[in-house]
Amino acid sequence: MNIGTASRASGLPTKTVRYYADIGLVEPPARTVAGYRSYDDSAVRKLAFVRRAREFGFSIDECRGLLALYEDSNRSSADVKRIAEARLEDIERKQRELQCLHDELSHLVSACAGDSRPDCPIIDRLG
Amino acid sequence: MNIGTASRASGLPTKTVRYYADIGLVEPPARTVAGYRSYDDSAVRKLAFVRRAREFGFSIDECRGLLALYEDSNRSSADVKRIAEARLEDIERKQRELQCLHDELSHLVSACAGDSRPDCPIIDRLG
DNA sequence: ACTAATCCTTCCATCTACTGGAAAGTCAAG
DNA sequence: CTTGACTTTCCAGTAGATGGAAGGATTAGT
Repeated sequence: MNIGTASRASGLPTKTVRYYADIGLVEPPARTVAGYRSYDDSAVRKLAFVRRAREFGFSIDECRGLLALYEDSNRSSADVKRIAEARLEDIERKQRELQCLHDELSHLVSACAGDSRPDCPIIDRLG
Repeated sequence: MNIGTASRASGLPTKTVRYYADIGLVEPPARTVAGYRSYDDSAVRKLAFVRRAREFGFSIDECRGLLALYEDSNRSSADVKRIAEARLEDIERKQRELQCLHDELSHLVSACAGDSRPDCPIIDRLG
């Protein structure tokens, strides 16, 4: 299967599929005589796996680890859980940061008259 | 004042101060004969303003707009409020996304035994 | 006056995770 | 046999810095 077909089957843009091949994340199992990347079902499954992992916000490096575990039938679920927990902590940290930002910024926005006068608590807070 | 002093006074790394000068965000008002960037209090205030705006998550382009308003004593607070409200919507959108991710991922993590066996709902969900 | 330490300069490379585009080769259909 | 869709590689660019090298400037101490 050529890259376009693999792209549609995996839900990733061709550019991204090619990029993943370049960085050695998901390599096509073969090339045609003309040099076309040739994907099989297994490779497409890996691509889709990576797509979903990326949607969960896992980094490319984490995807590499998860993919290795996905491929390893002797994996221990503890290894997977560790990666997911680290990601969950990232998410929670980011959530706390955003909450702080949100609270402070929404406070400023509601305190700002939003009229034609120059007085502005938002600018005051930043300046 | 040299870049190192301006850096300490503004709370930004020298690399970043130089970078902001390069991209024309906050330019030093002068150069010494030796070519050293020379900052004054006003420039330092702008640097610190940008630092705080960046901490709020405003993009460099938004900072450019905010800085122009900061400098403009004839601004209308409505202009500032508009930028801040757009940023607030970004934050809220991001919060919703993160909440979805968090819910699903924490659900998977708690469903994963985390032992030496290969069975793993996290991998199952991605595969 | 000399020297070492610290500061400053520019330029180039690197990071993440792609994305866009150009020039050129390949393949299937009509 | 040509047209159009597909593919290839390579280069450049995105945001927002950050790291480092090579070399000039300045300052403190002797």
